[in-house]
Amino acid sequence: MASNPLQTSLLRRVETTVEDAADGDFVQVAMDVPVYTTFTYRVPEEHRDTVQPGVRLLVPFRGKPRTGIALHRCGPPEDEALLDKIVDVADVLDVDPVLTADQVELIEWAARYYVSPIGEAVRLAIPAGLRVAGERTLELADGGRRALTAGIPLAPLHRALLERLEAARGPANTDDIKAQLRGLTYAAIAQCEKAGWIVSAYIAGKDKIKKRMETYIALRRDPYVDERLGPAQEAIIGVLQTERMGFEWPLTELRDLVNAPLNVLRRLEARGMLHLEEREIIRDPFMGEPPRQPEPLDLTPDQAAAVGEIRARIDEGRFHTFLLHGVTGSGKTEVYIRTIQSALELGRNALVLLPEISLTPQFVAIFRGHFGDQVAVLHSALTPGERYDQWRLIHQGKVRIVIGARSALFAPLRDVGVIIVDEEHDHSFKQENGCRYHARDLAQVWGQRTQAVVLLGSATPSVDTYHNARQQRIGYLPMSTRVGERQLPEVEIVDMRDAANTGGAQTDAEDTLSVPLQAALQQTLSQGEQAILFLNRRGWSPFVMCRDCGVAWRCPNCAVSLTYHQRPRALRCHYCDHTIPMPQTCFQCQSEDIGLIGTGTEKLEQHLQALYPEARVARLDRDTGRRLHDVIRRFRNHEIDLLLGTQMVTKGHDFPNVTLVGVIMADLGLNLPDFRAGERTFQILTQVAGRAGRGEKAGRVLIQTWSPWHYAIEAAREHSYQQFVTHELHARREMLYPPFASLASLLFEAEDPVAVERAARGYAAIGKRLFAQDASWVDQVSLLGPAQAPLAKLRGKTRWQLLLKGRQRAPLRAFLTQLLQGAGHFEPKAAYPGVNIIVDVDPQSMM
DNA sequence: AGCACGCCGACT
DNA sequence: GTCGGCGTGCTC
Repeated sequence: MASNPLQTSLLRRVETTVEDAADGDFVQVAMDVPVYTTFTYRVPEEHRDTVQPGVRLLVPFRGKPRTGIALHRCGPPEDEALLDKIVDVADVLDVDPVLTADQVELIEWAARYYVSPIGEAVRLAIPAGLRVAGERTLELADGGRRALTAGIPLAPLHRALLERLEAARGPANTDDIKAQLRGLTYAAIAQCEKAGWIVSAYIAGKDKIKKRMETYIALRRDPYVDERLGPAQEAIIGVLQTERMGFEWPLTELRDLVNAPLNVLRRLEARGMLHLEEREIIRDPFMGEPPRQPEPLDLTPDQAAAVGEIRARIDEGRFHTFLLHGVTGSGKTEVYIRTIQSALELGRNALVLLPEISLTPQFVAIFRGHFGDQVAVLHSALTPGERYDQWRLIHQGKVRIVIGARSALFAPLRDVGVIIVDEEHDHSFKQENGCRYHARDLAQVWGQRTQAVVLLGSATPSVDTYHNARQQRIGYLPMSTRVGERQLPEVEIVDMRDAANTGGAQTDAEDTLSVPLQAALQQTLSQGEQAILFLNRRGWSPFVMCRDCGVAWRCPNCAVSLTYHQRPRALRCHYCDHTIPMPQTCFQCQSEDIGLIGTGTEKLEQHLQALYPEARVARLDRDTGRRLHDVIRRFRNHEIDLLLGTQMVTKGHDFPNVTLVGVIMADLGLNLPDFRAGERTFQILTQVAGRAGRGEKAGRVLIQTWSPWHYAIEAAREHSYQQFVTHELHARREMLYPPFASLASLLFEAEDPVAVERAARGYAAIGKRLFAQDASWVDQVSLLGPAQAPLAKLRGKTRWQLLLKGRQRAPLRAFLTQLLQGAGHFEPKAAYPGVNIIVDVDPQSMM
């Protein structure tokens, strides 16, 4: 064991002193631990050429070998005590860095801006398969076996490694091999892997991600007439002869037809009859959706103008951001495709970010129709193996277009010439845990660094982005007409306060569907057309109450009421999933009269099916589970007439036969304690309305509401983004909210309510002290709270909140930094042990 | 995050 | 007498 290089290096303390250490003799390393600091190691002479930004390093950390990411070379630290602790980098794990130097900069920027531990930010960019080298196994590949037998000249160290692995006859632990082979480095291992001689796998806890390999078998010659073959050999040759000479059979397919043990195949190969080759196969990440063949089409004048302006900027090859503001159905996707083509023609690559990509495999299919195998995808629905494969395709430069959810921004794509953020207003671009970055905002930081054109597309731009366009900080490209001269659907408001609309009905099942909406549904169905109904509330009833004593069932872990679900029959918390069986009697007064109050999608589904027994009804929400894509596909094929659901039905789908959209309760989002409530409502109403009339026939939209006077609803009726944004910007300016102010939120949570409140008050006190020390803060920053968070309890944890607000971003950030430093936030020892403190810069949700 | 060091209850 | 509970402190 003493010969293990790592063990040796652990013993080797740095003897260099500050005086004779040169700049660059040390390296800052990001470790996967939740601390804000980087760790410094000395770079031994033999690695001076290979330690560069973005390579993985093996370093002694808490007495054990751990992987870290090299950020920057640096000189010796000022602190003598620290210098005493510094040890050598044990080994360099990569020849090609896993992150480009630019990516390292982006990650550091994000960690600093969003006040996140550097390791949290790094982990955004590195797939699980590369993250941990706690244990790594090596195995001889066919290429290596051939290199040995063919007598290819090999470096002695490489030859020794291959021979060791051959002797091992299977996967061998890397550390064991290194202990046996003096002088073997990870760099040498990486070279052998690159040459295809060996394959490696990382074991990170229970996860084990490997390349998927397949052996291909080709017939090189037919057996000679007098050649003797065993029965197994004969059977194999017989099957292989059914295809032309040289056809490469995947072993798994061959084995479907004939028993083909590997040693029999090997013997035939040795006799020159077969050729065996082991190659990697890429796991298919496209959910079985085939590429959609592009149809030639003419651009609308709006599209042509947008494409022209974008192309001019791409030709310049400099950073520039555009807002592509196109109404629903205006053909933004076509503009994206032309934009990407322009970038590719100049030899540059393209990044496409979209929300909830797993819901829209069709979008990817369109891009694959245009760009074929040059497309990679990255999103959360990929299995770790698929993600690993896609990541490597990008890293090796084998694809030129990456389509993905927000995390795809960190894809290792080189020379990005264009970054497209589709549905830029969507809130899923904001990460709500760990490093809380906003992919749309970071896309602009990335575009600046890579000199790319950033294209933000939406029918309902976020108020912040629109404001930037109006201030001419970014370009503005409007597209106000639909393709094919289609009209935007007519939107009607159904005032639910009016008894004529509800038919005077009393029970909530009845007044869920107004008289006008029922008439419209009847008409749509009888004409053989399709309808979408939107109700942003899962389950059967959102509220369960005893009709005798009035007590309501609440979640024991969260400050919310439980929702009754019919399937399975139970009460469930929509925040923590806590579930209890449907009670038979009241837990307080034993009454059996338990009321299910209000309507969710489950109840609406049943109600619709009862009203229209002939219609094929389907529901789309989070409870639809794995059948999701099936439901979408069947609706597209018109095997379903009526689709109802939550947010999911509003997202970017293109269903040409939908002529009616109904919104059941437009008011649901309006009264949330969030200054963006109006913006969200306008966006969601406009988006769902946009699902109507995308085909030949005109569309119609009915919005049921109790607040017909609300500006967000009025503007949605008029299809008037202008009307909405004028009102909204005015209100934001009055109330000093973004885009006229910057925000940062501090959330305190812990099981112990007393400790949480103490922490929140402690941080607030630091803030007040800052105001007292320097009066100039008072004009620049305001501190709201501490107060209980809108969700005062979640998953058993009490939550308190502090909100910082400032007219200008810079002083707000300065104040935030001082506040956090004053509270000892960055210290390794927590000032408020047990209390989790979440910093959210530019929060998108006030909950 | 892990993992070690550190002071107080039920066991051979 | 000890084995072990998880509270807090730190990782170059």
